[in-house]
Amino acid sequence: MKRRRPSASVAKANGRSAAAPARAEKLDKLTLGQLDSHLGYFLRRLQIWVFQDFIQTLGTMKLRPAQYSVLLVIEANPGRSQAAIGQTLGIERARLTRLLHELERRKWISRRASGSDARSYCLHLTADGEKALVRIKSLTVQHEARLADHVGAQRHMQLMDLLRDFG
Amino acid sequence: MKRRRPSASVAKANGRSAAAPARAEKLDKLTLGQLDSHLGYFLRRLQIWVFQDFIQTLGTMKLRPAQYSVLLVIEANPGRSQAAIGQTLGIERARLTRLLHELERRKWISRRASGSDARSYCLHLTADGEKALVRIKSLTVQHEARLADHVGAQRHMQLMDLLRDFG
DNA sequence: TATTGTTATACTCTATAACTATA
DNA sequence: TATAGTTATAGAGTATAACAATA
Repeated sequence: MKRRRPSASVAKANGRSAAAPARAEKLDKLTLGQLDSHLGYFLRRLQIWVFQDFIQTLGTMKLRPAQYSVLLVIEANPGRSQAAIGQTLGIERARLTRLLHELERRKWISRRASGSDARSYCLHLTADGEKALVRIKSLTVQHEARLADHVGAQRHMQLMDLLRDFG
Repeated sequence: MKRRRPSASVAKANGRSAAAPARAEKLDKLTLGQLDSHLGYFLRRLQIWVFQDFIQTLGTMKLRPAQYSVLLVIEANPGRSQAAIGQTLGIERARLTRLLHELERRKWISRRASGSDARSYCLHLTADGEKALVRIKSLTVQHEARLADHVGAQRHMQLMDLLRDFG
């Protein structure tokens, strides 16, 4: 595979003084421009940090944030349907099916046929699932502590208060 | 394709009173359990709202949040390299290559060979790109206003103050 | 007709790795 | 050796649509 060069020809104006050393470019902090007027950008930036730390902290359990959220909601609402879980967490049906199959494969949840609606399943944690969740929670506590440390304990509290009221 | 039934057999215990009507299940709000002790979950929830509104608001321009952020950083830092842009926004090299090729295909940016380093390009907005950015910005202003309305003007301001200091 | 869950497809994003051209 | 950019692949997440079984 040949490296593709763009059609542009001029190789002169590079917008940097010839006196500046080349390696300065790497160290320079670029400005964000109008990006710093967007709350969404800052949310996104912190959220990426959170996911990366979560995935790293839960590395030994190989658990993704979405899987964790499903386990917690099943724990808090045993016996509910996939539709109810998905709606609560905003996870789309098709995606939830695959996610639950993975959790079932690992023997952490069970899916029993519902007595009242033959179309749906009742979701429960298994004994294995509850045991795993103990370990998982001890790791997520560490994660949350690192997050509080990252943003500062006070800011962590303020953000919790500000953000808790949305759904 | 046959619908696959799980091996579980018991169809009795569904954890819901037999007296309760079936459609109540859909209307019930499930509890989040310990999920409500995780700042990351609330960040994620609001961030999903932001992305969805952004993509919808920018629908006529077919512009994704990541593409928008790149346009703004190029505008604020004309002539810089892909490496510098990518590092500023935390976008990985390989991903940025494809993203920039798409922006170049739409004639919104130009990639000129650098005079000082033959390996790198200097990124600039084109005249078309600047024109498009005017329209784009008027849409993102609407988006930001909707976001402020969604979370409340005061909370919007507080969140901006709390989150702006991270990178 | 509508809903529950399944399968499939497509696109975005993230994470790697291998590669070229150059420093 | 290291860096800039390209290409490829794989997995996760998101958004659809079509389908079978049931309500």
